[in-house]
Amino acid sequence: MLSRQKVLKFQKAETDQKDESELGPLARTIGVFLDLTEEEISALDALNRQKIHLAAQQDLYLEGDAIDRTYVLLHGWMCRHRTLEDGRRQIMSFVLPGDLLNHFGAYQPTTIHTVTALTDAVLASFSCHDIVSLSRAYPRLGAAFAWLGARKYSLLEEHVVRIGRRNAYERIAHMLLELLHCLNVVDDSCEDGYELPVTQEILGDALGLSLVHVNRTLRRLRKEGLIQMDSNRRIVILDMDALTEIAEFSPDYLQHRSIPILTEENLQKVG
Amino acid sequence: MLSRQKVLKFQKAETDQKDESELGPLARTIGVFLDLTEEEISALDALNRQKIHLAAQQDLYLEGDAIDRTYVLLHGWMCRHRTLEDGRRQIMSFVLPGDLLNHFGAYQPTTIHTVTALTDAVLASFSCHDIVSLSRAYPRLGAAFAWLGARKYSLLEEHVVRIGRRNAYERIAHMLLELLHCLNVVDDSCEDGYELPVTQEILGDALGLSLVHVNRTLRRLRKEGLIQMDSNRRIVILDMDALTEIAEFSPDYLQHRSIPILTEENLQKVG
DNA sequence: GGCAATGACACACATAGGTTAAACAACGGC
DNA sequence: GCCGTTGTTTAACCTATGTGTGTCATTGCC
Repeated sequence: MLSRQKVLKFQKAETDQKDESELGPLARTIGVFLDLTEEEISALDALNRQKIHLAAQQDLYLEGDAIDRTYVLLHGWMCRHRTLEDGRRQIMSFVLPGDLLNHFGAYQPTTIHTVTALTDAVLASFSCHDIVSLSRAYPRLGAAFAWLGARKYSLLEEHVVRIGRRNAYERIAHMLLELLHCLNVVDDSCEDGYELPVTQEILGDALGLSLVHVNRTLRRLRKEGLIQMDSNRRIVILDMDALTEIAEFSPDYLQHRSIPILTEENLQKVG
Repeated sequence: MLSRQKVLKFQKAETDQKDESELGPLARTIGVFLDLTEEEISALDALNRQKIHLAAQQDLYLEGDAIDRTYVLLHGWMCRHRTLEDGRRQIMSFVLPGDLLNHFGAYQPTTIHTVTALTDAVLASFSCHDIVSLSRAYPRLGAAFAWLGARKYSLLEEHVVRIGRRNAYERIAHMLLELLHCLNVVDDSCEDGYELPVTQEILGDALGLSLVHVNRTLRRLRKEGLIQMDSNRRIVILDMDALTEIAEFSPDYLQHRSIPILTEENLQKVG
């Protein structure tokens, strides 16, 4: 994982309970993987003017909405999901601070999923086309946006493997580890534990399992001394190695390293 | 679906058993959704020089390979997949003619899945960075590449819902319909049936099912008069409406319409 | 022609995970 | 303090799907 110090620094700037550090959230997230210039940072921060506050359970947009806005989650947790006619629901992904929503909005006339706040949430909102014009004006930012998209794609592919070919026990272990690794990038407070602000039903909807079976399986993980669940929905990983082994978790797909295209030689190639 | 005539025209150019029409495959695929200029077409065709021929079962690249090439499938079927240590395999997606492989390669140091030919296959290969430089030189092509990426993302999300929340019966129905709709874009010979060059085991690996259960479920679909399976692995949809209802299939996510960003007003906005 | 390999198909049986229901704890409103 | 609401936990039962095994048809090889 890249530049731990940098994350730490950003965190410190935030500890006084303000949602926004001096850096905007996008600049912060991208900044973990790429050293931004002053100019690039202020270009990103310009996206950060219009704020949205949502209460837990509220929807940001619905499946089928025609929207031309892209969002960055600043604070809280959300999820993207689709529901079948009979009520079966599938969560595509959890949305953590720093993540983009409707990233590809400029190319999609309507959304194909719903986005809902799991906790109280704060977002910044800007036009879909801002990403396109910003990318044109600042090629390195364009690469960063493309990289964010590629990373999301990898996450989704891993989700397919998780749901398609892992059993409940492995699925939950894998999901808990993925969330830990992702949170570690933006939030330094979780060395081996974190608050999972999610009911067991929601976890089931993400993993293609029923509430009851999630409960059964969490119980098993606890009984075997692999995890611990405090009150306040705090998850603590007690035996990281064993859990990683069970889940066959390898963090490569998270791409927590510097953005490849921005090495010296590639910048030359691209001109 | 857009410009049926255009697809027909391209098909005619191909019927003499040549893999390449006058238009390169990328220009052809993109051309279905966007009228390309002569200049754009020849820029795309420049990507089309280096050909690769693979026999069925051969791998194009393996999980973990560090490659800096992007590919277009010209002819045949392939699949992208990952295998767990104990042999359980999950296919992320089938790859049809016109699809890109390692689309985001410029942003990913190593691949996270394996790509294998299901039939004999022909591909064109070019540098990952060509997409970036081409996008910079031709903004409309940049939009087209981004649109292709967004579309792939939608397909993968639908795959998550399919595997996570549909049962075997619905899963297979849904997959068969998706393939029909996708093939219809590039190949006009399949009005309501197509050759599915795939064993039942492979279908199971795509849908998170066992071979035996795929077999059972196909039998049921046949017995109920919904589909027909000729020899030569040809699938015929006998009752499209019923199947669409069962699968709760709505083709919006396939985005078989013109590329949104390229409307007059958006082009102005983007400059 | 025989033989090995592959894939479709079928059956019996085992089990992971779904369903239903109910008790219980935590919390906020009043 | 009581009460409704929400989420967790557990138990009992059921079913969709996996596993193991075997047959049969087709194909290609020698």
